[in-house]
Amino acid sequence: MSSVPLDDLNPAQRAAVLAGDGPILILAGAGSGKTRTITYRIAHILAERKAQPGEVMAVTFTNKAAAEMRERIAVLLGNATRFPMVSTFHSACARILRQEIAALGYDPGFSIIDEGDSLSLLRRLVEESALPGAPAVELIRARIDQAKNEALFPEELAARAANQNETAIAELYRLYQERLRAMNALDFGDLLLLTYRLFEREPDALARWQARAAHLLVDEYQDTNRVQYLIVRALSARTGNLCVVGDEDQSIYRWRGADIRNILDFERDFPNAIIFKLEQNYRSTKTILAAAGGVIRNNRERKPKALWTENADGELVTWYTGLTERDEAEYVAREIARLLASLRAADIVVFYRVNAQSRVLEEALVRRRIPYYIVGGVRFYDHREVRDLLAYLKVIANPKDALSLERMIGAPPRGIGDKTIEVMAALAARDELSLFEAMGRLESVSTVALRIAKTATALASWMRELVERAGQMTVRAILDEVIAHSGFLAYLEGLADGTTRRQNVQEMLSAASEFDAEHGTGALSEFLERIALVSDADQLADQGGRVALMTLHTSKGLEYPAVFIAGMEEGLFPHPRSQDSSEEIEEERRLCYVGMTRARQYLYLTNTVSRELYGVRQQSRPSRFMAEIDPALIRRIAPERAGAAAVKLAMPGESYVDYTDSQLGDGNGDGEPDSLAIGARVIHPTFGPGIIRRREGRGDSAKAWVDFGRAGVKLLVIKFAKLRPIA
DNA sequence: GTCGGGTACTTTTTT
DNA sequence: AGTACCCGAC
Repeated sequence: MSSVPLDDLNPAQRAAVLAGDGPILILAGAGSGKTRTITYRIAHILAERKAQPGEVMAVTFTNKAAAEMRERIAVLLGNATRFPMVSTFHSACARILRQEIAALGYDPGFSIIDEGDSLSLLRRLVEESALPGAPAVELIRARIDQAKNEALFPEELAARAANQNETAIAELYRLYQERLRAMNALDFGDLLLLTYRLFEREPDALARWQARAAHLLVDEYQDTNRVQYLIVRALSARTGNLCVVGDEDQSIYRWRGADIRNILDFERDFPNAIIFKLEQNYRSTKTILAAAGGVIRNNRERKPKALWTENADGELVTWYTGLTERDEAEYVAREIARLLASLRAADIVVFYRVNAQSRVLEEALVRRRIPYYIVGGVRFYDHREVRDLLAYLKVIANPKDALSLERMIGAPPRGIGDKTIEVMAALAARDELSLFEAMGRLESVSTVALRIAKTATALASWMRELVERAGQMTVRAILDEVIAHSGFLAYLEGLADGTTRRQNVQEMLSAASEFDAEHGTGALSEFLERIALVSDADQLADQGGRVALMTLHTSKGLEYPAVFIAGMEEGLFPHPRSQDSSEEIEEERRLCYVGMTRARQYLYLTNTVSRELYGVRQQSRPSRFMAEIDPALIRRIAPERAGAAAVKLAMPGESYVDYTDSQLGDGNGDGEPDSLAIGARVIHPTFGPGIIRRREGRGDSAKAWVDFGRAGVKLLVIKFAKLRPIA
């Protein structure tokens, strides 16, 4: 086995790779080669035969990052036959639990339920229990999730409850866990919480996995939460070989339970820890780094550090102010079109704070015929027809999964509705059966119409038989049979957008075939697990030749030659719901820092004077983060005559660059101005027919207020709005 | 009782 | 785009 090429590393990286046993903290600034370091360290440990592949475990933040790391290790090690376990926290826990969960009273075929299922389950429990003082279901779910992230079980939460409200939440948490167990189902939080409980209660199981994690490496350590910390601590307790990598400036998941103190207090938690600092940035220009540094410097909860680069100064950071979000989007699209002369579309990315911002940006890109794709947002596996099919698979993998069973029964509709399911549930409760078993015995209940009971019996026996055969079948074969036997295609015909839905079903069949090629037969649970645990960032498949759009949260770990961050406004970024405490503001600031440091060469920050979000139009001021950037690093572009509103935005030391025709490029403002007088009727590609109510400005910045009736009154820049006059 | 069609609402970020 | 909820048709 060849040794690892250490010449590829700088002195700090090399020291971290070569460091011996014991706890290690690698503080790795943005773009400092953190993944490279962790990968080389793993390869080095294996190449020097300090450990077998089966004794090394690495945890990353996304499946994609895990796959990349595995690939890079494979390259470094050449043709090794065995590789270490590299996966996300959730996948690692799922894997551990598939093997060990019997000790906790679940079956290894457990389902993993998503947030939607979790909410509907809770909704039902709230209804059934009729507890006084129960708050909104979403809040309850959030609190339960929070408890799980903090490694608190229902009893512990109940013990801490200080009022009726909290008592109700703790009680619902207990009922929720009870119901999940009856369904042999785990939610995301359970994957972590139950792994922790397993390690706490089962010394043998813990010892088995400690051996697998004789060398444990954790990436993005700044975003671990309490229960993850406890799992890491338990796993590494035997050997003490724990290497964590992170950057507290990039911690952006506080709201999900991430505890920045895990990284800030590492030295205290692991006393003999050796600390390495990676401070040389290889990614960005000096200008971008300085701009981002100006922002993050304002955080108090951080360790001082000096990130530097040998890269060129590069271009100034562009700050564009649009009149409206549409104007902003037009600018972004126009500028992307310009960049495409020298960059590939895949080199360009647009970030935003909330998913709702994506639509306007998409529309602008479509108008410019710029290929793009959205990372995250609505997931493929969230489409109704896909979820329907998945419900069948989930019942086959885990017949106790009552939620999936109910969904499956109704897709396609077979005459078994809510009332019949209630009867089934009552029968199940009385005779201590699963809902699935009760379905097969409906004919014994006199209140159910015989025709319906027979349908249920037939469905139950078909499914029961499929459950038995599934162990010898590929996922594709199971899906094929489900589709053929259930009348699913006919059902799809009846749904709106039949074509897209059929395509989605087709895509799912392809995904199944692809999976089968790797796994053979009897791997249904694994297939479902993979689907349940795909992250938004994982879907960032190499969509070569397209501009990427995503939230700032999804941007973590990525880098692009050109980065746009849209919506740099107070009231949006920092988000209004994250302004209550300095901790929240600091997290928003870190999010800004993460976004800015994704950029290699070009960084664009944009805001608007007026933005419509969730149906409300509001005046908006630039984000406070803009004022934290040294104005000398900024090239400012603001609208020519946006009136007093834009002038008020001016901050000391800003150099304004006005709109000129050359900067505007060949924006094809069609529509004769005269035909757009007040009172004129127009048609808009998105909003449909409307009437011009008011006009303002001249030339390129001319705007119109257009009343679109039900869609409301929109403020449009005539040059960019595709308004067509109609008679 | 079932089911489809209508409406309103979603939404901060996500494994 | 999905879902919750309401109403009317069968």
